[in-house]
Amino acid sequence: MATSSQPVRVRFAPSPTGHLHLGGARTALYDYLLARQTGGQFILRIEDSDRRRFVPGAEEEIYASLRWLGIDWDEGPDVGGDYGPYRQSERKEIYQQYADQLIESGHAFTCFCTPERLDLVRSEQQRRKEPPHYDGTCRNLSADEVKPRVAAGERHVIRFKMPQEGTTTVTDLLRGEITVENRTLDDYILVRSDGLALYHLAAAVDDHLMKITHVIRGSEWLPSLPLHSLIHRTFGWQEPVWVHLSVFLKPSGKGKMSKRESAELIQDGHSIFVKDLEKLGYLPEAVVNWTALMGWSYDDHTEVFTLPDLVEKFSLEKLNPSPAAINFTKLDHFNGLHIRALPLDELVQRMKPFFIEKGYQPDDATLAKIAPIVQERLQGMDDAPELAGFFFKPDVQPDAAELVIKDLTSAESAELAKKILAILESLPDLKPETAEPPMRELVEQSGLKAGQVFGLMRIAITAQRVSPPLFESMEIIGKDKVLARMRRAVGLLEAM
RNA sequence: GCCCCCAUUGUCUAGUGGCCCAGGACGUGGCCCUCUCAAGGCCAAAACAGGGGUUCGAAUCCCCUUGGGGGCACCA
Repeated sequence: MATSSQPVRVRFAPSPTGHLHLGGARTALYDYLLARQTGGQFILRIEDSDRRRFVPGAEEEIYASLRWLGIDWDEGPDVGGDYGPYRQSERKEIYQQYADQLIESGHAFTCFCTPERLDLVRSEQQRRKEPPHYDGTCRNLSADEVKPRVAAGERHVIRFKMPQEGTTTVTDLLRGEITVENRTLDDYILVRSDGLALYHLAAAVDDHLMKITHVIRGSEWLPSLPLHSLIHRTFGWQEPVWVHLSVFLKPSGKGKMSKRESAELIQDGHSIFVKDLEKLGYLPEAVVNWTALMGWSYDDHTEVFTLPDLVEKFSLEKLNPSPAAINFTKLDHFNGLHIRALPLDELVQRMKPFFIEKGYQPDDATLAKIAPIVQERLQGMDDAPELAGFFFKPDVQPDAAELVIKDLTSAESAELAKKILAILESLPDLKPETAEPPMRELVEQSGLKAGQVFGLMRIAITAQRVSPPLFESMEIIGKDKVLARMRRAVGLLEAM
């Protein structure tokens, strides 16, 4: 594994403009895995050079989402590091210095064109069905022309002087060599009129200064890769290894996730935002396992991985460049798998907030008894209150009609309930091994089916059609409450 | 419109010229187990986008077509 044997320095560079989504989470995960695997460093860099798009709290939410997934970083705005500052808004002077250097070497130029004029140029080009691009008005202004205008405070930007002939070939680890005609490239703006560098320059400078060895990012950056590569080359810097990950498509496989579809997903109990996933009942272990496998595989049959497994087994070579449709059904499957793999005491602690959220007051002792009988029945942690909330209710309110058992009249059901009650009353305790044999005997004698007898008990005792196993549940609830609930059922049936 | 990327069952994928009349997983259908629901076990249906090459031989290499995706901002 040539690409992962040397310690890497990788960075995840989100802009604080919104929630961390699944695509970002996967990129961060791969960064983290590679850093941990090679004994390198994972750097978090906040790309907030556009102040207008800044969303208060977004940065903190990104931290929280990453930590929830189990991803930590070695350098970043919050933890510091030797290559800071780690927020681009705090690095303005650094970028300016490199921009000046490009101007001096003739690889960039000062441009005084107004946005209004450029809009006009662009729409004119589009009308002629030409690709929109800068028309080169300021490209060859001499230093003598530029200096006085800048000194006079005229608004200007700095543009990269793109070669107008020849081709540029860049290597992406997953796709090999990518060659583009330079004439299809533009004189991109490097520094805005407010003096702040745009992403293209800022990222290149930061990646160089921070000694980034591998740039792992979404494939939406592929079209600007030649520019980024050219910036590195122009400065004479060694390029990082470029790795452009496939994009995530919406579940139908048709197009990227839109805002409207994200809202619909939430209705369905799904979300592409990491911050929503915990409340929706997902385990971070499941989310990590699932996202790791979207665009990466280990072999032809292994697919259950913990984070440490992934640190050991991840490899860039097994990355898949084709777009992947998000499949939440598979996330549900992984969630069930990881819930079942949880140690019981861990399951207890993770279930607790979900009961509290629904207004229950769960105690650890009861939770510990419930854990083993609900574990294999949970698809999401949020299913716990619905399945096992009755354990924390002082009383339950079964619907009388529900107590009437299939193929029996209400009178016959009442009769059966009385027999059940009598047997339960006669028992010394309600351990499954104590209670189940006499109830099975009752089934035999009555000529009814086990489902009929146990079904009546289930409704009477839990007020649910679906519950954890009956006898285990009865023992946890306790004999007094069980008897009280059976008596009430008898009363309800007799009153019908 | 222009540029770039991608292309194996509904979905995620294995597959780097013969081991493939294509393997695993989710989902779907059926059966078994069963006090409900799950979990578990077994079985089944389901794919190499199309067309040209190259080769003794192609899912694998090349070309074209088609389809899908991304990008064309003083956003990242």
